[in-house]
Amino acid sequence: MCLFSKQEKGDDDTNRSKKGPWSFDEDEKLRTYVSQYGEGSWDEVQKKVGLFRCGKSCRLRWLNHLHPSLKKGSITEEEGRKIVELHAKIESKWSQMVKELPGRTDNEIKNFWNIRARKLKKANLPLYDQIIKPRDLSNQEQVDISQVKKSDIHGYKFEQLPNSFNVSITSPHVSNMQCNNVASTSINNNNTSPTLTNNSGLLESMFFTPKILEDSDANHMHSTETKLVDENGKKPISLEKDESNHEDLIDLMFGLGWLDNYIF
DNA sequence: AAGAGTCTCAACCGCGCAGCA
DNA sequence: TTGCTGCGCGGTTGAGACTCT
Repeated sequence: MCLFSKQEKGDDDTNRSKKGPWSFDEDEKLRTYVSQYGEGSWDEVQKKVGLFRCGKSCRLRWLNHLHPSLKKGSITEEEGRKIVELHAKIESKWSQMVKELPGRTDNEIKNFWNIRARKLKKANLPLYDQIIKPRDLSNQEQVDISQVKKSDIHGYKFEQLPNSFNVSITSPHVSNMQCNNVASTSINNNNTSPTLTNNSGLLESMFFTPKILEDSDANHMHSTETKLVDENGKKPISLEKDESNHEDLIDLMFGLGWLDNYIF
């Protein structure tokens, strides 16, 4: 156990198993132990190299921080995707997930998932989002919606297009993803042919599921505010449109070729 | 500028299992 | 069979960093 033993209780700190953050010297002692005696027998560390940490703590420190095969840096997009897939299959079997994610620890995976789950819960979003991968928008300077074939839009009916329809994707910060630019688009239908323009931008990939978080007052221009959030729930993707189903937006974007695919 | 609130992640805790005497 | 020890797993905590107001 990692608790102070009864006979140690009341002794000065040097006789106890220390707790809290590890110092550089402690890390060095643990490295020395492993290089000389190998991994395992963690309770021997205190005797062999004079490191006043319990065996459990030593094992954890070695496996989670000092092991040479560990990857540095935060979870990548690909790894995040893998974790979501694995969680959908095996739930919180972190140690099994480690086998699929070499260089990552169960603790890292668990933290990633817990943070993600908390954000999604806060945003009232499902744990297993659609993963939507937009295409490179950089070459699409302007699109006239009226020129888009109806059949391309997967059931979207043009006559349902709201009078005012704005989509703005602002600073879609998604950690560990290559979002080099900001994609910003707007769709307007001011009793003329609806046009769609987008600023130059490249949004490589992102996770989001549209979710209506708040309905504004019905008298307030009959509008419903729908907030989209990135996978981290950090940067909202704002959407203001009439009360038509938000899924229309996804259909529309898909039909316009902005989205490559949906992955479930 | 500063205090409050939120987020992140390293570390801890309790439990269960396997091996052994 | 029982008790002990070492180890591994998954859940939780809390200090420090960061962001917001």
